[in-house]
Amino acid sequence: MITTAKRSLVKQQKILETAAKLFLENGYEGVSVDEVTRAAGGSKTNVYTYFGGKEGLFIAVVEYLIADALQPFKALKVSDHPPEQALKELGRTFLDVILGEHLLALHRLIVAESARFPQLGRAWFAAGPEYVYRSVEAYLEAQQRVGRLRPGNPRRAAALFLDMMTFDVHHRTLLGVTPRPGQAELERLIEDAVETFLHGYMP
Amino acid sequence: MITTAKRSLVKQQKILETAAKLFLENGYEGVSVDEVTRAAGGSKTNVYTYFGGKEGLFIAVVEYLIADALQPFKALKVSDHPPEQALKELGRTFLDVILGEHLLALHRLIVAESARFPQLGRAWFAAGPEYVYRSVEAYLEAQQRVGRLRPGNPRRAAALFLDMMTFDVHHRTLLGVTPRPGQAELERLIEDAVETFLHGYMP
DNA sequence: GTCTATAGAAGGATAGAC
DNA sequence: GTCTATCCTTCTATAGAC
Repeated sequence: MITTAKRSLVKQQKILETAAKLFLENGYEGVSVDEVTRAAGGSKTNVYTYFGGKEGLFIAVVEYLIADALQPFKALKVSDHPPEQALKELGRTFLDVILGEHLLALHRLIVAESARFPQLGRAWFAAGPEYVYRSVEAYLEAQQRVGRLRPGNPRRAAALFLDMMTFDVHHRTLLGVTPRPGQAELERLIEDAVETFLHGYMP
Repeated sequence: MITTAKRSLVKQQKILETAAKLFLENGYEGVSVDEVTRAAGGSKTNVYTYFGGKEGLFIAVVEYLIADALQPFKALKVSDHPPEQALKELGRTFLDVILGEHLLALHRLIVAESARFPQLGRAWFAAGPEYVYRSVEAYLEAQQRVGRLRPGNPRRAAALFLDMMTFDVHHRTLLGVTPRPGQAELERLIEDAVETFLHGYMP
């Protein structure tokens, strides 16, 4: 037997996932509530009772996408290996995640709507970049304590390292200037970043 | 005497500037042709005869904004000073430009619409980041030739330097996560980036 | 009998195109 | 300035679960 409560939850989830796909493809203004209900089944009334309207639906969708899309970061463990190896491992995982089509589309959506919905920009930053910065910071600090890296502000060092590895390639791919680079090119980029960083931070 | 051709040019310019302001504030879908003509004066027909429609107007507006907004970069001369001084000077100018409210809004607009209008992403990248990378690359290469920096791919080095100085603060400010940092904080950031970079690239 | 989901139409406003 | 299309939202009415 299917209870009402259960059906309602399933329906909410269905709406959320359908709307997510549409918003990622067409942006906030590019999607109508009619489209969402047509694709998800059910009635428009659902959107209004569950989410309060289109804006509420959009916020729920993006928060859901953020939580979901950033799972790989949470799973990302910076190993105890020595700096060169650990940073390269980290670089591979990190670039692979943020250059994924799904995350690029989400990033585009959030940047586009961050003026209209400031809370989304903050939620994204806290769950994504900030979280990763902190993981790397913790690793660098530990390495500093053991004397394998020279002392200095570890938060800043983490940001410098990740940023120099990331910005150019992310920016290009996000804007469709060049296609996503192959593994070989990414590897060269990672090596250059690690080398430059370690030259600056070795004791 | 005011010729017809002249009046038409003036009107086109007026529409362009009015639409620019509105698009920057509200995004592509957030602006109606009615609004533009109401603010610019004249009739909606102008938009269709001069620009072919809303999409044509938008493309013309963004291309105009790109050409205009990037004047500071063209004027940006990397001096012949030794690396530490030259890079710091460059850092100050560069951060000051890209953290300006006008450029942040343009960047938001382009990222938002780069999926719908791919040519805008490419035009922006070529006129902006690519141009700056190349200026810094030329400077670094010259310094390498004189032996003040160690040899290596100067394009990659330029990107690493600019990116590590830029990404975090630009990202935060773009999304409204934190307000634009004051001069003192920027100065610390620049110093850290220059120091880290030079540790890696000094001979 | 009461509550909730569904289906779809109606209202009121605004869009882009010509 | 007109025209047609579409948008978000609300409302009515029916069916099913508790």
